[in-house]
Amino acid sequence: MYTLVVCEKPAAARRIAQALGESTELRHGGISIFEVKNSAHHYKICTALGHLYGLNDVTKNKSVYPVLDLEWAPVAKNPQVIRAINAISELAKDASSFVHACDYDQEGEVIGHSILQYACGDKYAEALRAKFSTLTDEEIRDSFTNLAKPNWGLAEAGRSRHMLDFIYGVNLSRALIRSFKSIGRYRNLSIGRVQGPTLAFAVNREMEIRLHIPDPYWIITAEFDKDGQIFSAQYEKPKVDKPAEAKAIIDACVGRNGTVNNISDKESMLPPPVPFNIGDLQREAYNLFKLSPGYTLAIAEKLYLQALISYPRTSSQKLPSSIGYDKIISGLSKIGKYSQLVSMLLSKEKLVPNEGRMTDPAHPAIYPTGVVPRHKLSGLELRVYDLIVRRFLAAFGDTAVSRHINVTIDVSGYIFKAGGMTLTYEGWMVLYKPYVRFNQRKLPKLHKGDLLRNWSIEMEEKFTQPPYRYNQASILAKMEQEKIGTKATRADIISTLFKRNYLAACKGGLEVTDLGFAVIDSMREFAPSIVSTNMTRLMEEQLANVEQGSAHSMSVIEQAVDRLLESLASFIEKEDDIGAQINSAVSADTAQASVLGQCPLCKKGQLCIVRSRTTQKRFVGCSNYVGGCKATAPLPQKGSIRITGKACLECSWPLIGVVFARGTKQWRICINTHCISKKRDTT
DNA sequence: GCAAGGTC
Repeated sequence: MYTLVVCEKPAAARRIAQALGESTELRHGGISIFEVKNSAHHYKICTALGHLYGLNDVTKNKSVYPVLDLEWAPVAKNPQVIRAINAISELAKDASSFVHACDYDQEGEVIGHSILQYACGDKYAEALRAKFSTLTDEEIRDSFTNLAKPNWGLAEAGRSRHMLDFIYGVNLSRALIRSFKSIGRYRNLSIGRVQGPTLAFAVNREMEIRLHIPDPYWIITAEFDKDGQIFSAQYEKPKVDKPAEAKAIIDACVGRNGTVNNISDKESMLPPPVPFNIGDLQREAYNLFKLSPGYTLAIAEKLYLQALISYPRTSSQKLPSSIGYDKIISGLSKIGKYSQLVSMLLSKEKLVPNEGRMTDPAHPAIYPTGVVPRHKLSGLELRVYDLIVRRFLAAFGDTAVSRHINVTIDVSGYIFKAGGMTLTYEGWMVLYKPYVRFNQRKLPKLHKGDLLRNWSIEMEEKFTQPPYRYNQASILAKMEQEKIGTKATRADIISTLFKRNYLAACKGGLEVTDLGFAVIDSMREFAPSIVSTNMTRLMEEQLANVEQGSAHSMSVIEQAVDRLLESLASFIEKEDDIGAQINSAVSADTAQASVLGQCPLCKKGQLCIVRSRTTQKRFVGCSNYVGGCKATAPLPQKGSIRITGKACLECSWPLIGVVFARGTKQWRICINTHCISKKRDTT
């Protein structure tokens, strides 16, 4: 007889097995399990792959609406999941006791609960709970000597979360799709508790940008000469509202020398960066390499599967010493380009990382394992790996020191300011070198009372700028800040919004399409809670009550259903209008997305990407076709076409970009088959 | 065909 231990993922099962004693890995029904057998205990340790069970629509009929009858069922489309469930069911038959050892958070509680209830046969009540906050030997052993009762409230809260998200998300998505269908068209549309507010953030920003009225202001810059060194200073008021005021200052100062009035000279400490959690890594990779958060996660996962880095889907910014700094660092020293950096670290007396505040129930921050890559990493993999290694090393570096000098200069009673910023001690920056952003600004040596020759003084008209567009990194940061979505799903949600064509990439970040606006508009009118973060707040509050036992899951869900049905009733009433509105938005978007540029033949129409009705193939045609223009051009049928907005230098027909796979290079071609550039290629 | 949440 043995104790069956249920874990959330293979990596955790392995760690737990190692912590509990000498373990052997066995194959059972096509999946790996671990056995630990000694005089005190006999454990069989099995693992899930995240959720093995999820919610299903009982009717399984996608045209039923609204759908309110849900059931928990195996995640059937994944054959690995089915194998895992079968193996666990087998092992449960001969088990004398059960330990729930999934991550100690809400989703982990649900994962273990479903397995114990559905795969093991109602064993949740009798199972004991291992509670650990990181997968270190010590914590795992501790949690097994102090096993707790299962937390029904937490499991119930988690299960309710699944229900609420499904009921709201699926029904409102079906409502959108139906309204579009009601005017005879089809398109995949969706909305949900996280998609809604995320899209709304972008819509609000877009509105701020469009409604921004630029206000003029003037800046006054003077240049001073100190022993042949010229430096610039700004008038103390950074924005002067009136041109007359600026003019008066210039008139009073022009040709007048300045006197150094005041000097402050301060040192400031720049602590090392904290180690990466997934959000920090995604942001940094976007800012440095312009990688989308989803792509960065995919690369990190690949590196993790090659054992080069630790588990990437973590929110922790901490590096406990139990990960074994020495082993990692000596491993990295075997990789040529890091050996010198590592020896710098090893000369330190003690290795102590700078850590951030955020923690994670199951994992430390992302760190390199020190394993030397066996295969050559691809370009982007190498960049992300290098970033993670250097960030890890930098976290152990010394605090850097910078020196800030601020001077004020008096010119006939008007005050100008100049600042210098230099690095006096590089510290950790050496370790993080290509990725450090520190702009030095030097001033000549100045003393109080120094007389400075006024070299020039100018005023320049500027305009207040609209707020920045969100980009993929900053909208992810906004989601983190507003606490919607999770570390594992935020990147997915953003890419869903792109896939639905609600968001589009544009210069300077991302923009909301007409379709995105139409969806938010109709939701704001009929189901405002789905596009506001209040829904998450209310849900969290109610689920906390469920967890503590002061509210029933059933009544929370019933209330939500009532609110939903109220929204849907008015939605259905206006179905045709909403459909028409979405339709016009979709047409506007596609029309815009397919224009390549002015037609070089008739010079009246626009060359557009169109699809042949008969062959369904895409090609380029002139919008002035009806007016008699016969300009056409073939297009490659595979790959995605990018509009460059540029014209061929040889023939002035539009240039297009073709991308065959994500992350591959864009192939730039002139669409004109008779272009001279092609003739040259063949001769 | 729809959500959000795990993980590979």
